[in-house]
Amino acid sequence: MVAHRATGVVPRLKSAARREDILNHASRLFLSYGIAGTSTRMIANAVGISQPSLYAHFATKEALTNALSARAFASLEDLIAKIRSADIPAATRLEALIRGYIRFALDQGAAYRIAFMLEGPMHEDEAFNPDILPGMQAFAGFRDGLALLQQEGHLREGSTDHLAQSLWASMHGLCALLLARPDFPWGEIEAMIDFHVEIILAAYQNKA
Amino acid sequence: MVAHRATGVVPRLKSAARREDILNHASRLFLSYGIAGTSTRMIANAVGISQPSLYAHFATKEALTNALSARAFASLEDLIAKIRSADIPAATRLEALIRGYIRFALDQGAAYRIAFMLEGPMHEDEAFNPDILPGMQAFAGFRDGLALLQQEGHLREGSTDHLAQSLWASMHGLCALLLARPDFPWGEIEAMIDFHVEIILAAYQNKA
DNA sequence: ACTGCTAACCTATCAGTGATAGGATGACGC
DNA sequence: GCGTCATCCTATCACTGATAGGTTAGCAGT
Repeated sequence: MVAHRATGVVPRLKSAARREDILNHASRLFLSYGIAGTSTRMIANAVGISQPSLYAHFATKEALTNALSARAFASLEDLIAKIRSADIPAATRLEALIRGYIRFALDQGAAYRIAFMLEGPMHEDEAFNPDILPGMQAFAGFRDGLALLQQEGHLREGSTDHLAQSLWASMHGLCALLLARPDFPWGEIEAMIDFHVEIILAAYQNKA
Repeated sequence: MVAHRATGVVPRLKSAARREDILNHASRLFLSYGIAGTSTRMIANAVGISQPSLYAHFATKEALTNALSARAFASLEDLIAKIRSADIPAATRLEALIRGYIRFALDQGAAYRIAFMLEGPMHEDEAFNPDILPGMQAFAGFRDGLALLQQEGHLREGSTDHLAQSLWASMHGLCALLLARPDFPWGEIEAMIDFHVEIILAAYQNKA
């Protein structure tokens, strides 16, 4: 591999721009080869810088993956906020939230894996990991959206926290399986998604 | 590290026994340090053999993890079969299946991760991966159990395949999140599990 | 226009990883 | 006793993530 820098082909960039550059290339590579299957050298080559230069922007490879997931979850948070404030009947807002979440997870597969499907800490008494904060903020937005729906009578009664966690789990289960086992004989995937959405809609929506 | 073999501390074993030995140690290490955090040298040291000797039993590290998951899923299949043929009222058999599955997943965390939470193939058109066969057999047993319940009128109507996949997803979602994010503020986990089980029971059980 | 300073970037190298090549050794059948 | 073969070893490979330390581009102050 030629040293691009020496030829001046890849210009020096301000730190922030280079960081975005790295994230964009890493995201694309992760999607193609998986996270474990993408080495820091592959990323650096794609960007056109040396492998150690990555470490000026990210302390570890894990920090890079976390940054990617943070970026994705910021957009999930946006999505949820947008649906919450969208001009759609309250009665169909729950379905919009569910379908939006699933679509997001499947579209942002690589980032979604990072945030929710990687090996986490091994012991639950471990110190809280601040890297999952973006995901938690998105969850908080989701929870608040549910709380409002509950007030309006479009969500079944009960602990909002429990409802949010349970509904999140139901949505996540489908996304996680589809992402982790694309080779499973799912049949028609869109039909499968519709079926699942209908069932959990009926389970969590208020039968009004 | 001393070469145990030279001192005769670790006796030679028949291939099958050694293989089980390796699986047992690997399972314990995976549980403590995660899969990526457990090197083949750590496993070999724990067993008391050299690292290359592992490759007499497993072609790759992935083959070892697959064997572990196969072993775990054989026991899940047993569990499901046992619940199906158990002397419990048909009306509560669905709940037994659900609770059995969740308990299994959380107990066999390491193996469960391997089978359902690792990075799978990157493109869904990829060749079918035979290593997930054990999981699929367990799923088939689960599906057949549901079919019977459906005949007996204890499961809601609809495509049994869709129902099985959807219910599996709902259960998996909870297990996957609990395993992947033990540092999330779940609150009282047992209460959370009970809540989720009640909701999905209501969603999939026939309201008879 | 020169000079320093600093951020951006490099080469060289590290220990550790999964995996392979090829040789030593112990047990068992004849 | 002797061959044979499974079991197990040492030595080594290419590659990984990460670090140390030097080089260079470009901008600020005089």
